[in-house]
Amino acid sequence: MTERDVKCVVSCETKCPCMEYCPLGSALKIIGGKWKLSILCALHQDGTTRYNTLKRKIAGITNTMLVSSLKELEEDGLIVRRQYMEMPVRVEYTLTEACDDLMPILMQLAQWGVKVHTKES
Amino acid sequence: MTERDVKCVVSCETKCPCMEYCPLGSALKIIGGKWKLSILCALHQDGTTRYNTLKRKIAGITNTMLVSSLKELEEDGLIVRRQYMEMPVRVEYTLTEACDDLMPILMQLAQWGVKVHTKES
DNA sequence: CCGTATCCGTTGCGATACTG
DNA sequence: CAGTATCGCAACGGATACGG
Repeated sequence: MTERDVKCVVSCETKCPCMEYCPLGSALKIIGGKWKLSILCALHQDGTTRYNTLKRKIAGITNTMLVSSLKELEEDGLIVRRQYMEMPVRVEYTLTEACDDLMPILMQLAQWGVKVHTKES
Repeated sequence: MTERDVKCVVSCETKCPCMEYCPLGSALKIIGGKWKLSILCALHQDGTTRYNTLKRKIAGITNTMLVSSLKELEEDGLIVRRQYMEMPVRVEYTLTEACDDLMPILMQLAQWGVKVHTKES
């Protein structure tokens, strides 16, 4: 058995996710980074939200980071961007269905986080 | 309502996790980083494992990263380190009970990762 | 066998200023 | 209003060599 034949019970049935394509790893990358959770969180709470509203709500975020995070989330299919041709321009962001499945999992993970946190302290 | 009064339905009921202590965020930090999943994955598959075995199994990892990752995982209560005073020294690592709760959640997340990945391509 | 120590490149993120 | 552009730093991770 070579190193690449390692099986991983966590996320794959055939190969270790850590060595080839890993759905778990890529899932974590998608929601990783400093601001992704904050954005998903805000959109999940308020529903469709405008750019500037989002920016005011997420304390401390810069334009650079907000834009790049939104862009990545859109590319990964977690949010949709809708632009209305008004004057001035209005842009709104909304969670997609992919997030309907994601949120319950994140809640479980959050509960696990609480549990681990209280045990170690 | 100030920025800090934001409520987050994802992980807290009182305050937004992204602005104060966030169990979800810290959970992601614990399993984040380049090698954490690989280590958890290997230990979950094989059970108690020695340092060098782990190193051979996780292709590409350096001593520096393996040691620091193991140390962090131990500090966070996800693994235990046991050292046997033999000659030469034997050190073994094992998952803790905290991982029993974590693994099923990671599997769900992995399945979500598969779903998202297939949809966007 | 099981790590440390040191150095160094890359990436992530922040700050600030500016634009269609 | 909703972004871009540019610069700079600090953290993360890799490479190599050495130590108990």
